[in-house]
Amino acid sequence: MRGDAGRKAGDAGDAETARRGRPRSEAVERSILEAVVKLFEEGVPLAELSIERIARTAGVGKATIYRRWKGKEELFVDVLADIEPPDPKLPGTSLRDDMIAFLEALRQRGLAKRSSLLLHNVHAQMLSYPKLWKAYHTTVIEPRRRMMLDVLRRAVDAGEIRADLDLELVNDLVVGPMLMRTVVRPDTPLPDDLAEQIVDAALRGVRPPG
Amino acid sequence: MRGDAGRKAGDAGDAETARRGRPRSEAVERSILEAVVKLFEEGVPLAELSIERIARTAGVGKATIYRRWKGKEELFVDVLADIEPPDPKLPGTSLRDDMIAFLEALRQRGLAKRSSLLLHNVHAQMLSYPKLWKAYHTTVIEPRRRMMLDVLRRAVDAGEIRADLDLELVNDLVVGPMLMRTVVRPDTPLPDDLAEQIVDAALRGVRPPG
Amino acid sequence: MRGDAGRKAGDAGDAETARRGRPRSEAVERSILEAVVKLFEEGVPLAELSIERIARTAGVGKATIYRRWKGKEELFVDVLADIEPPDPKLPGTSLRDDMIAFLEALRQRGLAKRSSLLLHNVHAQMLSYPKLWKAYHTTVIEPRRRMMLDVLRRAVDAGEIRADLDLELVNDLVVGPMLMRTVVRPDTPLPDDLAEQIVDAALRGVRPPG
Amino acid sequence: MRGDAGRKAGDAGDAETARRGRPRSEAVERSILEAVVKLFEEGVPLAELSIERIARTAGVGKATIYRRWKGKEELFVDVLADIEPPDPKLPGTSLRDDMIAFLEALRQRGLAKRSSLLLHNVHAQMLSYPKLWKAYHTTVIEPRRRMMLDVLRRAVDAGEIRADLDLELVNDLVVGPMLMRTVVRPDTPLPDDLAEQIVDAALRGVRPPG
DNA sequence: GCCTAACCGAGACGGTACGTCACGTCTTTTA
DNA sequence: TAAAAGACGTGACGTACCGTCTCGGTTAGGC
Repeated sequence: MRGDAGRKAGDAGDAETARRGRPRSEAVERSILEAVVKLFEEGVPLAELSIERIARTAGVGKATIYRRWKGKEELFVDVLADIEPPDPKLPGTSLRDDMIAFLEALRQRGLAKRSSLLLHNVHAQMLSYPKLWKAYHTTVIEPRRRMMLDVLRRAVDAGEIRADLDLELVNDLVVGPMLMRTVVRPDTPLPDDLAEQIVDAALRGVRPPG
Repeated sequence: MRGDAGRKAGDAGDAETARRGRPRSEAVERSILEAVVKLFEEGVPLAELSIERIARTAGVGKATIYRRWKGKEELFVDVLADIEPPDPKLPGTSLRDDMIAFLEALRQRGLAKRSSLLLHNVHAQMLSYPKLWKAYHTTVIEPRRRMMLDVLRRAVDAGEIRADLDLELVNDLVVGPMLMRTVVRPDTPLPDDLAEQIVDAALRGVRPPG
Repeated sequence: MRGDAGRKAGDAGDAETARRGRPRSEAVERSILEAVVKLFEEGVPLAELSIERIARTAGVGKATIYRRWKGKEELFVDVLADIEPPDPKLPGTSLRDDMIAFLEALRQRGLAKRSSLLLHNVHAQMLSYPKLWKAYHTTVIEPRRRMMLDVLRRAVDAGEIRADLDLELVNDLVVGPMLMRTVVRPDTPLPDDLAEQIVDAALRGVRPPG
Repeated sequence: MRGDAGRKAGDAGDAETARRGRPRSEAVERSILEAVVKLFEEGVPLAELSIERIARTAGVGKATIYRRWKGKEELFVDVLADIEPPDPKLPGTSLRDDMIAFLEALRQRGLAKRSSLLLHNVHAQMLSYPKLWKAYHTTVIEPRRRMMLDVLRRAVDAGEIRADLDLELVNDLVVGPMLMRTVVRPDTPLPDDLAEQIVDAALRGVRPPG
């Protein structure tokens, strides 16, 4: 899970392989991650976050960072895990309730400075740091997409959704508008009932009921 | 429209104020912009595109670049204008046709390497280069959003859309899913009839007709 | 003569090949050399004289130093030329007078902090910096040895020196004792008439005149 | 005699104060000294001999070195004692014989790679490592100088040397030329009869006998 | 025959310097 | 006056040692 630049794979947690030498300080590790988060929340874009500055902020030598991570990218992957809010809890009472709860969680995250910045930055560096983007995909985007698809599948079984629809499409129809607001147009305010509005429009469609 | 770092406002195009000294070479200007586009299409992310390298590629002195633009950001804004495909032509035959034409244009752009890379990069650097993001908003996002809103307004008048809906929401409901595919999940292939699928789902809704 | 890391050989001083770009500042060059001499006279040994510190002292970027010299060694070779006192002037009135003048110049240098430190340091780094040692040999030791050998040759012709002696040996016999005092035992004070004492002892020999 | 960084003075060899805990391994001590000598003879200059490398070569932890010596300098002082050849044995048959034997010992050492390197290096680092220089002075230079002065004093008593000469000067007159050859001009070959040549020239002087 | 202090290897730790590169500004010659 | 060339001070890059500091694990007395 960690970058662990200098570690042999599988060493960690191996009760039998007594680790030699002075063990790495967890306090130091925490202070590095916290330094990144701190600078991050002060608005320094990932691309301008130099290892040198992180080390200075954390009160740590550069080598101590490179001992743990091969570079910025791998460090950021671990920062990601630290920052990302937990999966939303869905009530399970109905398709509509679950969808709204899901979108509401997205909206909250869009409102939270930390997560919002993170999302933007990760997105931003997707080309420079493909591993970071992949990690974000794996640990954040995919699990939630699967969560949503589960909800949709159950809804199809319950007859709440037309059986002829591609569920991926349904997912995008609901999540896409929320991303338009939080990512593409982050400058416009998000109404309190945005999740409700989106879900209802997606469920009913925009055609008049004739 | 240009960055024109060193020019006094109003100088350009003033026929009476005979400009003194050697005039700026347009060929040089073009070769700079083309160098950026070239490097860009070779996959160099904006963040790693150094002025030094641009100058080298264009066969130009660094000062010549700084004379025209204050920095990378302003240069990129001009590159934007060079690259961006023209506004899509909408048939105007029906709401559904217009929407599909609009989304299809988005999809084409997502498939085009140049535009896709540009979108990703611009989006990516929105934090580092706020002016670039703003320019992208002003020259690309907003005009098309307005174009779409016009379509929707006419559709409301024609009774093709429920009158109680926020048109911004309707716009997001249609455009959002396309962005999910082109920006958030750029790795999955885009089906040929994606625009149609999205539009139909958005029009009818995902509920069973009962 | 200079290290000139980035220059093609023969470029310098070529009146026809007009050098392009901003020329290297002589003031900067001087301030670097002076910074080295300054730190040097403060007692910092060559081995501990970091490029970083030289740059800091000279108020200059590291790259500016590396642009001119490939490393510390080549820089020090140039410092050498700056510091080294000029060749001693020999009166030419007699063998004894010339020898005394020569040794007196050595003694003066041994008393001069700057030259003494330099000699010790150059000597000191002879193994780490072979080029420096070679340069010292070429520009300082050899010319003076040749100067002394000329004196001796003329003395042989004039019958002032036994014709059966190896002149190198005679040279060492005169210069060696002075080096013992200035280099090997730098802690003992040097009497004012040291040069005279040495020359007379070398001329007459230490045996009683029987 | 040892550096013994962590020991209280007077502890060593105190038969009554039984030292508690695991005693220091002599094998480790030897392997450290041998590692230094080995690297040394491979031509690594003292200045570039890092503690880290010595530890690696000796198969020893860095702390084990620092436990015994305060730093490189004190370690090298001990290495000195290991390496230095024993005092030359003088025949005592005549002034000339003793001088020649003394110089011949110097010449042999100049030819021996190990001692020659050591001399150069110790001399070299005299400024960076004053203690090392002092130790070299105390344990090597001074005893031999005293040995030589004893020889000279006896020679004065026996009427073999002019009584009006400063014996230090006579010493330098004989030793200086040998040092010129072994230290200042180490690149020129040393003739077999160099000691003889020097002594004879010093005894007789370079003036023609007339 | 334990107890315990000191040793041992390994290696983490905060630093400093290395030599390279790009930044954005500047100063030259040439056109 | 613009253009290319490239020098300039600045500061980050990733690596290597510095000397200090923990670790787990020996290795000897002293009880």
